Amino acid sequence: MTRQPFLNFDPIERAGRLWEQHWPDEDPAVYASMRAVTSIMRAHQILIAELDAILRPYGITFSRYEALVLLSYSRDGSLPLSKIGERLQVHATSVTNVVDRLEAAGLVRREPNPRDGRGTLATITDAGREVVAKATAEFNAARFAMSAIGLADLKSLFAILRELRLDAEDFNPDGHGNDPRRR
Amino acid sequence: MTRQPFLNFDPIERAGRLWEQHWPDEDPAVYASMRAVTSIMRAHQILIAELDAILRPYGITFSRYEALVLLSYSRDGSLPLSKIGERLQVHATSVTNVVDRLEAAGLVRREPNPRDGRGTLATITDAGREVVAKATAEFNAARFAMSAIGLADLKSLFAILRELRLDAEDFNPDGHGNDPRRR
DNA sequence: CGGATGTCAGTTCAACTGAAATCC
DNA sequence: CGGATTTCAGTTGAACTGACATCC
Repeated sequence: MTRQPFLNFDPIERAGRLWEQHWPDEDPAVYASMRAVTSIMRAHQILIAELDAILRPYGITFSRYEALVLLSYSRDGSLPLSKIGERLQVHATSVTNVVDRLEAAGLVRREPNPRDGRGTLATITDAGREVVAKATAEFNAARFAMSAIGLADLKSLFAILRELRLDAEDFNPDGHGNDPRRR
Repeated sequence: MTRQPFLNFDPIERAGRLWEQHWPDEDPAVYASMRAVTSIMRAHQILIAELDAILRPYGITFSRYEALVLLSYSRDGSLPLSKIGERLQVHATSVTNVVDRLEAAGLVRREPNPRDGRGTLATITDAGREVVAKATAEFNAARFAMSAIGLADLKSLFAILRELRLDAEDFNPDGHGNDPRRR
């Protein structure tokens, strides 16, 4: 296991300062971007480790949890696989894989889509709903491993990263996002 | 490759509102945490895709680039593998693997550590330094794929995520104390 | 000796590519 | 027909575990 080594300085701040020394005269935004990107990478690593640890007793990963939650929120507890990929922004083959695992665990069921002969619906089972309820209670209690961050900063985080997602064309906010019906 | 579908609403904001409906009466920080965590996950996915695309012509991934940069900054262009793992906060076996790949690409050389018979040094080669210089020039020009975010927000991002890293015991920002920390 | 260092074998998981079958 | 939906086979990469030899 080898307990995580313990640094007495911030490795990202140090890397940022070395960056400024080695590539001087860049726009200050370059150095700030470097620190921000590295921080996001590390934050992702920390969060995945903590969230997956919470989910481990339920036998699912965070990706599978996200899919389960999406289904539990849907009108009939079922969605076409294509819709799942669209909402979670993951590849079609990844959706197939996620649903495979959830189905093997008895948390979802595959059904042919009655409204589209090409399509398949994933439907959440009672066992799936139970896992979502229990895991979500733990996530809420743990504040999604973000308890170190205050409310205002959490909102800032969301707002700032929203710019990044907009820039990457994740979505187009034109019709003020409350209307689900397709474009 | 099936162009990314284009939503006319923000999928994370929608998930946040559904969360509030299905689990009402939680602390507002819970909902803000859920939005923030999901945003970090998505931001990570976007950034990895863009940064790896920049690095692809050089035949390395972002993890390998980080190791190369670390070596290029070190006094003699070489570090013990253990030091690399400590700084980049990655597992020892991951370091072995990263150095394996960099060595196979001729960007790094392995040498026995003259000051520790157990240890191995990774030393960056001239080819490695060249790759770092070229890739870094592109990263700086692209502002690490963060050009959508302004300077003040980049600094906020770093500061806020620093709290998260501190909470996860990544490092102790003050002096030489090795105290066990809160939590 | 105990502990640190690095490697090896093997696993799990996410994400992708290319090809294909099916159906609108 | 072209295009959408899903699956399958296979690859890569990150991260981990457990075991091990070596050396301080």
